[in-house]
Amino acid sequence: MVNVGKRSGRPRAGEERLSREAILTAALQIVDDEGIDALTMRRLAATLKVNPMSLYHHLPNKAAVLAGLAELVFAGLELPDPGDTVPWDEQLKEAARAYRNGLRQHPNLALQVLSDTSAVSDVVVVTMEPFYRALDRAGLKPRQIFEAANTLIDFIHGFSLGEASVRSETFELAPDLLARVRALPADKAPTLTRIVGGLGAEGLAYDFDSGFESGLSTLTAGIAATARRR
Amino acid sequence: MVNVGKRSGRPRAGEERLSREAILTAALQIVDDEGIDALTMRRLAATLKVNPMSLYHHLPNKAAVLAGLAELVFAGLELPDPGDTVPWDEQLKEAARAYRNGLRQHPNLALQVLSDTSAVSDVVVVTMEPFYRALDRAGLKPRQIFEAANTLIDFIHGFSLGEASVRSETFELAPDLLARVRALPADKAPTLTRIVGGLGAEGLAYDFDSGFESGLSTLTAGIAATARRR
DNA sequence: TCCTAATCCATACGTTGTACGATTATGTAC
DNA sequence: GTACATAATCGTACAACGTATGGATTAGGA
Repeated sequence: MVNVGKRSGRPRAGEERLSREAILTAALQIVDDEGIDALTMRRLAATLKVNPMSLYHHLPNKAAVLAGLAELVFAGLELPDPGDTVPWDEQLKEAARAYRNGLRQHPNLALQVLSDTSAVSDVVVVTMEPFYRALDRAGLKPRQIFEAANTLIDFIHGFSLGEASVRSETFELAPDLLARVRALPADKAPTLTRIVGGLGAEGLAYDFDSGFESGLSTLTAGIAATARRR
Repeated sequence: MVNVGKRSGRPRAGEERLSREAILTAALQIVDDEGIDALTMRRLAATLKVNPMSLYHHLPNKAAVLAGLAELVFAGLELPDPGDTVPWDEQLKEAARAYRNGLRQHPNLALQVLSDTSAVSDVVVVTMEPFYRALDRAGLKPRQIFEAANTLIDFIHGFSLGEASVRSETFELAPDLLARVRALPADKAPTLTRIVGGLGAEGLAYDFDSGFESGLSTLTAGIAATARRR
């Protein structure tokens, strides 16, 4: 077919409209703005003003696009190391907070990031350095450092998953939980009923931030106990 | 069109080929055997020897099928309560182990289960009873019980997510991690390099079971510290 | 007996990922 | 310069997907 208006074929040098980076950046924009389901190859091509098939010269398929996005999120992580002037447990918490915050930047991608093992790259590995440094200062043995780091990261992943699955700042599940528990037959879960029921509405002013901090405190306390026991 | 051979129309009572349960059971089979991507409405209908559209009389759409599957997994959870004869921390660990094991029964569904908040039902709530009971025995205040339970469950979720993302029993990422860390420029992550490099091949004989136990110990130690401090 | 509603089926539509081939420019070898 | 392999883009096309619509059949309640 004859080429009318639009240019076709290979573009002149420096006029390439596409690149892996440009594609991934556009994809990230779409996902952040409209959710993961809005990301289709056609939609992506449209925002880049390009034919859908052109994308496949830079990325083999859609899975590669998603993996690339996960990689982008990790690359965007910045774990500021407060250095050895603060106690090790504060250093550890600071790294954990930064890691969580990085994951929160793109909530629509959380599921993808946390489950795509193919996104494990050098970036991810380097991300763990601050955790190891803090745990080393705590006086743990190498094996213990390895395990403690894994435990802490698993907690952050689980927490972030929950956080990403719920939309608002405050814990929507809590009121829901409260109502549900109160509706239960009393003998089905007596302790749960007593504890949660006794919390009251005010006690459930639970937000993600304080929940995360609580988890961090429990974990660092447990790690400190390990260090003491060595 | 004339009805040849096959029965059509409303079946006699008790002869229905379909039901919500039958559909979900078949769907679970497919997902367990061939993965979540193999589950399509057409495929599901085929295994039930039924027209695809018939499914929609029992479930409104595919999302409902997936949510139903998540529900099934939770319903299959059995958290045996060892009772108050064992120490509270062992009771807590036992509940956690059972919860993890339940999630492991259907690894292909892990992502769905852990991210589908709509699957939160009475079953899930009741599941938490053993956790609350153990934490209550530890002597925590209601609010502390609530937070400790959330932390523990977040850890299990994060752990299970990692476990489900990797296929084998042993931690495939570990050798991979080792190789990656060793290939790093020494100054990029000095502590990580020293610790992980110093672990050696034998030190990385890390399997999921011991990783999980290590996390449980750290968490119960941290919770015990909280209990002591109240 | 008639009516209603339940169950199932056939057809069809819009959307998706992407295979295939054509078109045009670039960079290299002669 | 000229020929040629390679790279980037576009146009067309296809199979598979979820599901909307509507009709056929028949059990069960009035």
